[in-house]
Amino acid sequence: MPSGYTSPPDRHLFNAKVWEVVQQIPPGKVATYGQIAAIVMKSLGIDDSKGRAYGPRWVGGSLAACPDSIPWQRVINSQGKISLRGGSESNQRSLLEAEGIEFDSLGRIDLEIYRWEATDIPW
DNA sequence: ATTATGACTCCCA
DNA sequence: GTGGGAGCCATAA
Repeated sequence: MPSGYTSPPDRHLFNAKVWEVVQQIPPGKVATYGQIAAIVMKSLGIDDSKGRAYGPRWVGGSLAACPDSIPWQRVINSQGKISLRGGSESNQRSLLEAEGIEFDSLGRIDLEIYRWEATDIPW
């Protein structure tokens, strides 16, 4: 059950694509929900005419149901912050710190330094 | 049937 | 730099 708005045209396919992309993020790097959404939607030919109303939330929904093999912790919001509901129920921050990613005093990751650039991937 | 609730981002004050 | 509102609808209760 997607925690977000609407569902993609093909939820199963969308999930698979999200996980495929997330799996490409190397340790020590992070990507934003919007970034993943843009890649996946473009790849699947989904028109994002409604602005960014859907995509990022769909990604969140996909990550909520992802297998353990997916490094979901490397996906954060556009502010460089972790956006889990409960927050304390997750060890996302610990996982990222274990990869060498540093958080500032406000609990944010510096995207200028750690953002993953998907330039080498032929989507 | 109706209500509450989202793993978000953008834009403007 | 921060903060609030809009966009927008599938599920669960």
